[in-house]
Amino acid sequence: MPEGHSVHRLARQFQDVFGGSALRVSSPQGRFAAGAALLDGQRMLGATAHGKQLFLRFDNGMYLHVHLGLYGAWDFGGDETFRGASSIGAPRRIGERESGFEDDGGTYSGPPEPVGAVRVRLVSAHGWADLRGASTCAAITGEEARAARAKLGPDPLHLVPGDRAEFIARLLRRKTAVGLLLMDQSVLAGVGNIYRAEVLFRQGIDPWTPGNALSPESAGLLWDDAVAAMSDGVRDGRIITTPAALWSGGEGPLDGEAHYVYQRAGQDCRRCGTQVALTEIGARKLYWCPGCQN
DNA sequence: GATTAATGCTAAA
DNA sequence: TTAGCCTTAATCT
Repeated sequence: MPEGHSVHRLARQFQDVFGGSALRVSSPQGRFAAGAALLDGQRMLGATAHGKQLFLRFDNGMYLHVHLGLYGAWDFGGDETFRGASSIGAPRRIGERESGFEDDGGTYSGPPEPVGAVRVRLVSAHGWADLRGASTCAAITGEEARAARAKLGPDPLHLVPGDRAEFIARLLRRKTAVGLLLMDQSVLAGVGNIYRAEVLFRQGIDPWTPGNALSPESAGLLWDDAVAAMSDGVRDGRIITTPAALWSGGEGPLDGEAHYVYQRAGQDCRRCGTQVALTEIGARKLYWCPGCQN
């Protein structure tokens, strides 16, 4: 599942392959037929991510608003201008899928027959993108897009002056556990279950600490580390929070080496040897090291 | 072939 | 706080 870094990569990719192009918009699965009709034939002018939400802006002022949710994914294919466009989203993949670009030997002749439940298909003269499994997929107005973004907190992947202070303020005025607050998209947009666990570990913060018990300094460092970790994620196309010194692979971490605590319940903490703990809060699994985080 | 879990969120209870 | 949504890959029988 995509956390914010994946959606930012998607926005960049949409800009690269479709920016300025007129698109045929359809819904092979049928569930988005009415919305597709509102966008069909328009040029896609811009692609923006805010947290986990993706906004594609079209010529007529409408936006395609997509939230991948827990299982959504985009697949891309096309001619040489789509080379390097990887599929993004979908759970339990190690990073983004490498086979997204379907090389047909330089004779691209249109998109393939839709496979499975394709909610939206975008097609330009040079390639295509298929969306499936998204929890939100809607054609909305600019006003609605602004309203959707207004509900979100600051995004660590937007370098906006004041966002750091805004995050600190939003964190410190709540007595909810910081482990829950980091998943609250109105507090911090784009962090999901992996970054939640990993950034709290790296900062040595107990997930059960109430937001209003944190110091402004540690809240600021939490923001800074989210910026660092998620920027790495945008660069790598996968979430790696451990340093190279801990990897046995030459170019990157092997499976199971990319995280400090996420999905490592019962294993020894890489730093102090304490068994990594696991519980559920808010119907999501929370991993942490009771030795390092207190 | 059936079951389960998954980087998420909403709305109802 | 729980049920529901939505899809796929991995893990079972």
